[in-house]
Amino acid sequence: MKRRNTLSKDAVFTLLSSTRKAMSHDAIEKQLKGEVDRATIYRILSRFCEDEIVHKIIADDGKQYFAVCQKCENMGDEKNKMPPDNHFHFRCTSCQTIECLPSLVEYSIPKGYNVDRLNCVLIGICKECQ
Amino acid sequence: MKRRNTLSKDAVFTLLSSTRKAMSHDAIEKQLKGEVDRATIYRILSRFCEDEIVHKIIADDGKQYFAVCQKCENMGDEKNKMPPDNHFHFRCTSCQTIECLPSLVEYSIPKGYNVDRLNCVLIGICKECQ
DNA sequence: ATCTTATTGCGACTGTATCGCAATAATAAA
DNA sequence: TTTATTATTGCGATACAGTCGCAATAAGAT
Repeated sequence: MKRRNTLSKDAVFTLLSSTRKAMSHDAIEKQLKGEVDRATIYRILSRFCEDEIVHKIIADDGKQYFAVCQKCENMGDEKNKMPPDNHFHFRCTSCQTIECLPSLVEYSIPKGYNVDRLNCVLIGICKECQ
Repeated sequence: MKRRNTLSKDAVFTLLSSTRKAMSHDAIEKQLKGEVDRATIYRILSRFCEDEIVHKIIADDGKQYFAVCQKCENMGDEKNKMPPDNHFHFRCTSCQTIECLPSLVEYSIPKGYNVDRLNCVLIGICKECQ
C-alpha cells in the first residue's frame, strides 16, 4: 500500500503543520473551505495516524483531534515500556483548542496491568484566554 | 429542582454500585434488560453527575463511561487547586471495561494555564486478561 | 502512452447522545 | 385522604461524529 501525493493530502498536512494545536475534523474542514470532501479528510487523517505522522487525541467532548506533534521524537520506546504519545494534552474550554504540553505523563500502575497507550487531557483555560 | 426517588434511578445506582468498574450507557441498558428507557438512563446519569454521585469518563473510544468512584473523597479541593476526579482510569481493550486506578494524576503545567478538570485514561490489558 | 490501483467524492449508513412533548407518578399541600 | 405541583418517564424525532460501499478519478509504475 504505497502512499500517493495528492493536493488534498498536502492541504491537510500543511494546515496541521501550521499550528501547534490539535484540530478537530470539522475545524479542518472549515479551514479547507469545503474544498476537500468530509470522508476524504477522515481517510487522510487515518492514514496519517497509521503512518504516525500525526497523532489522535480523544478529548473529553468525545471528539477526535489531530496534531502534528513536534516533540514526538520521544514517541514510543518498547525497551523502556514507554507508550507512544505519552504527554499531556490541554483543552481550553474558552478558545476550543487542544495543544500538546511538554510534560510527560507519569503513572504507577498495579502489578499485572500492561499499558499500551494513553490518552490524557487536562481541561481548563489556556494562557491566552485568561 | 428537588430530586425524586424512582425505581429507575435506584436500579441504575444499584447497578453502578455493584461494580468497581465504569459502565457505558449501553452496558447499563443491557444489564437493566430494557426495563428502563434509553433516554431516561442518559438523564438519570446526567443528574448523578450533576449531583456528583457518579463521575463520567470519556474513553479513547469517544464513549462516556460512568462510575461510582469509591475513592472520591479526595474529589475536588479548591484550596490546593486540585481538580475533582483526579486519578487515572484504565481501559482494558480485552474485556472492554474501565476502572479507576488508585494513582493520582500529577502534572506540571506552563505558567498561565488553569486546570479545571481532567480526563486521563491508560489503555491496555488488565490483570485478569493477561 | 498505457496500466495498475491508491485516492477521491458522493450518498447511505451506523452508533452515541440529546431534545420536545405529552403522559406518568413522587412529593408537597390542603 | 384527596388534590395540586412538577420532576421524571417513555416515545419518537433529531443532531452529530464517524464509517463504509462503490463508481469515478488520477498518481505513479511499466
